[in-house]
Amino acid sequence: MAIRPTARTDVTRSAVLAHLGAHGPASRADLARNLSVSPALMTQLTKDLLGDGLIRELAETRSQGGRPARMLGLVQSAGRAVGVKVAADHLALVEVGIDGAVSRAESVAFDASSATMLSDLAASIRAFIGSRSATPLLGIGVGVPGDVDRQGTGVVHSAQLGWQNTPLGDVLRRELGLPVLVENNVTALAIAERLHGVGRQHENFLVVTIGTGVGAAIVVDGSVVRGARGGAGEIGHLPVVDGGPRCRCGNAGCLEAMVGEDALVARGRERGVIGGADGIEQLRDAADRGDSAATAIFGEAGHTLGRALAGLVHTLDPEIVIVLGEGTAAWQHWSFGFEPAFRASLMPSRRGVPVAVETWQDESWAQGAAALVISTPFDAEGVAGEQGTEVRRRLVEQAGGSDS
Amino acid sequence: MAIRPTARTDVTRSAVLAHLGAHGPASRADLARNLSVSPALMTQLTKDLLGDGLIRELAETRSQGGRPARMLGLVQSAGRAVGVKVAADHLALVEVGIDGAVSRAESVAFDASSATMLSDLAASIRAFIGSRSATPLLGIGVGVPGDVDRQGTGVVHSAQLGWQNTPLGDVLRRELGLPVLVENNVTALAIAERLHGVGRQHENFLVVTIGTGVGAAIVVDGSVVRGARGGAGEIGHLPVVDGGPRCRCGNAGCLEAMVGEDALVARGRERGVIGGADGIEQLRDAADRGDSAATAIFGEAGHTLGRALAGLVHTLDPEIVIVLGEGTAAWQHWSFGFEPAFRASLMPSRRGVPVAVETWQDESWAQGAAALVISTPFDAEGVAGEQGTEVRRRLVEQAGGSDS
DNA sequence: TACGTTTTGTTTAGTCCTGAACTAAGGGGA
DNA sequence: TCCCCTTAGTTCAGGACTAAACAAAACGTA
Repeated sequence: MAIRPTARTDVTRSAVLAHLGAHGPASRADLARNLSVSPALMTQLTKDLLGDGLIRELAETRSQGGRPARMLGLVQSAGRAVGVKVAADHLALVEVGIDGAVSRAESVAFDASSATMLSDLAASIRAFIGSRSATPLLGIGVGVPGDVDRQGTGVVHSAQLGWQNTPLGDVLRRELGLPVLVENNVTALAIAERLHGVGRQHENFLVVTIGTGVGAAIVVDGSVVRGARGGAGEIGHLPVVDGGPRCRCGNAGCLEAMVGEDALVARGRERGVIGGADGIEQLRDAADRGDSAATAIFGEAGHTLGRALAGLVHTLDPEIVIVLGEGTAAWQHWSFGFEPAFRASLMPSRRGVPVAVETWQDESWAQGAAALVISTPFDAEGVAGEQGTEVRRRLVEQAGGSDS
Repeated sequence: MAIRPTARTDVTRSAVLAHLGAHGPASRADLARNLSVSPALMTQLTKDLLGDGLIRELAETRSQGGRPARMLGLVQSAGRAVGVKVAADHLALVEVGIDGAVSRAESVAFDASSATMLSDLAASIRAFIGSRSATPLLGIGVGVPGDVDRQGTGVVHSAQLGWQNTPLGDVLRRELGLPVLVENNVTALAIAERLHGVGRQHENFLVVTIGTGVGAAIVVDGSVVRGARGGAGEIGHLPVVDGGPRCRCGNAGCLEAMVGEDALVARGRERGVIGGADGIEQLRDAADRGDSAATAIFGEAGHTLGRALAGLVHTLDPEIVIVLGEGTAAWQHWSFGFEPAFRASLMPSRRGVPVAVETWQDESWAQGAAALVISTPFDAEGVAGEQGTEVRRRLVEQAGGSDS
């Protein structure tokens, strides 16, 4: 019988799983080095995990001058997670494997302002989960635009959804009977980047999203900054133009009011580039066709964003800035204004900071939310709290059952 | 004989000392709770520390319904530290006790651009240290305006001092034969605030300094954010006015170029408020007398600063903002413009963020630098690295010697 | 083919720390 | 007064983890 895992070992065991999930197969020696643990302990842990059927031995690698390493890999059927992106008018749902790869995706209508929205949401998730599969469902990650007090309890404040003090986490947990982790959507993306993306190679970076709103997540020393009340990264409301246009937050000249999708569309209509019924797609098409008024609108937005991000780079000194979001579809036009403004606004010693713009799919948001679940082992009893422990328990228990 | 401390226990023991130094006397139970350690371990640790003569038992407190607590306090003669503020034209030096209280202070001339500046600096520090006292000197903390790669090695880049890749830490260490911790001056202040000031009650806060330059330090989850290359908090070069006045960093419209001391003085001269030979004191005097042109200059600066800090609050969601620095002498005039701009630029949910403006003395900078030494036990083998271990070793060894 | 080198993985003795049970020392209510 | 309750502090068995020595399995060289 496997050793009864306590809270501490459980975390370390999960770290092994997370590492294998995030970085692919690795040898015991590699794992020990990367997780800053002694080889001796790794022998112990992997013995347990092999016994529990959570990992398996793969082929040996060719020797690099010494004994060849026996690689270890995740047993893919060990677990899966569901990620949900909540928007004002729809939900995006994905199911991911333990390695973060999407196995199923769906988009359904949703009315965030409905009186029954909480039960609607639960029903949509329940429908998506469907019948029990052989692979156990570890939990549900939910990404929302707004502040979340703590991942565990999941109380949400969101101007965009019109939610105040909504106990999203508790309700879903009760309705679904599964661990539920709620987080700000950009923060979730940052966790996903840290786990599966560019962020793997960096301890300090910024994730910036452009689209309807503008958001950021800050990663310092490998973990995401949440702030006092989970509200860090709200760069959409940075004041950038004194006396500028009014923002939906009530203030004037916010970054979002300058470079958000609505602002660009409004400017496009104002200047006659697109018609009154057209949206951001038409504006982008116009720019793609080479319409100079359209490219100017994106260029101006790039300029404003560039100056604002330069400020963030000064404030936080990141290794890299990652730009994501729906707005990146038109990045070629943004960059025209962004690059010169961004570089010129930086102190000479920071001009070299790379900006990575990643391709974007609609389900990326939901994939980020799913990463909340997959990543819980990382934060040792940290933000995810009780729900994180529960996710770990589910992962370990399903295996333990097949073994006793 | 006391148990031979290994690297791990040493850190925990030091954490006890640091807590007692920072928060005053406490019971074993309190210490265990605050340091997230079991009562059992605390019994063990305090036994050692009592044996080493580093702490002592104080009076009992009155019972709060149960057994009364035996309070423990630091033995004040256990150690002292020296803090140095390096400015372009002078040095400020202080000696502090293990509780952070200043016991001696001095200010000496210094030329940061001199060819012999490193040996001058070492000589000034050596003179200040003076003859050996009964209380062992744990180390030297040095605060500089600029980026510091790591506290331990102490390589400095500072535009203000005209230093590039200056190996300050290594040189001083060799010359003085003492542990030397070098850090950005605002970061050092933040550490001091966290240890002795308002920051004791907060895990997430901002420290902002106004004076010749404008700087900030960011505290997240109790520790100071340094960024990828130790350059976090450089808010002096936030771009705030597109196409604004040129800044000494080479860019245009930086915050520092708008609200730094030089900018205010220049504006005062421009508008005829003060004469060509007058400085910031005369401008402040004029404002104190009620000169409306002078108060307007400070008010405008307050307005600009308020908007910029609102942006920081959005980005980082701190519990409180602490304003420090020479510039606070005229805060009553700043606040006139600051308060409305700051509050109005915040999202409604953040309007309540308190701003604490603290009284300022010239030696505060140096006191902050000294806190680097006193605080080393806090960062478990973290930023201070080898030098931190050395400080701990000195603290423990002097006591161990009186015991064997 | 024998032998040192290098890297992987395991075993063993021992340290750090915790949880749980316990003692110590007070307060307050019947 | 006696008994229970609460809080402080200690003791002790046991688990997590490490360092160090060791075994295993390749490669390179003569």
